[in-house]
Amino acid sequence: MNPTKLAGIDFLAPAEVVARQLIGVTVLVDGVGGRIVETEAYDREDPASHAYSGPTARNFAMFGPPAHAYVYRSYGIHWCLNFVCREEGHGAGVLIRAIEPLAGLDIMRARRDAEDVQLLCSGPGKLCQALNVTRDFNGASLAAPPFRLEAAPPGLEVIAGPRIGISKAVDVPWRFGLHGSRFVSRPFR
DNA sequence: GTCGGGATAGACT
DNA sequence: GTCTATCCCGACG
Repeated sequence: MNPTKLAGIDFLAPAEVVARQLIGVTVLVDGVGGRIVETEAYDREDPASHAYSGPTARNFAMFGPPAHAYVYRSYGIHWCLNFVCREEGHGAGVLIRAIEPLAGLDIMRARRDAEDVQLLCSGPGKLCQALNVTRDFNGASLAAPPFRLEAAPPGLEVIAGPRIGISKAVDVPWRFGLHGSRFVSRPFR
């Protein structure tokens, strides 16, 4: 079994479509996690994307099957979690940037060494630390344990803006967030 | 083999 | 707002 549809989302769709639809989806890793409130889309023909110059040892998971994880090291310190989309071999993904913590709060507090719920998962590196996501998850299916995805409730208001921390294609509005959420990494404007 | 830069976070002025 | 720790890998050669 290798489903491309999870939590009501078709992961064969373009990254910017999947990124928008992921807002409000609940993601759990070993039962710990919460509701996605911020994402960014990265496509193959996108100078800001790791996939831009083709498959490499680092990004090969991005060219693997959709609805799988792509995990990479950032700045030598943090891990970042992406969901692969489009057909296998295309090389597109969605960076999960922030989560509203809902399940396993005490576990996340211990892993993050932080009390404030707003500081647990409000950034791509933070949420990986809180959910214990590391290189071990690179290429893993999102349809199988320890991952679990639950569909978003209907009618959420999603807002878009430019992506964060990149030096190319800085004006492409492929950052998406849940309107009014206090759990995003940085406010939208 | 070497070099340079990065989809960050946290501490600090 | 600025500074920077610190690791992996991609681009060269």
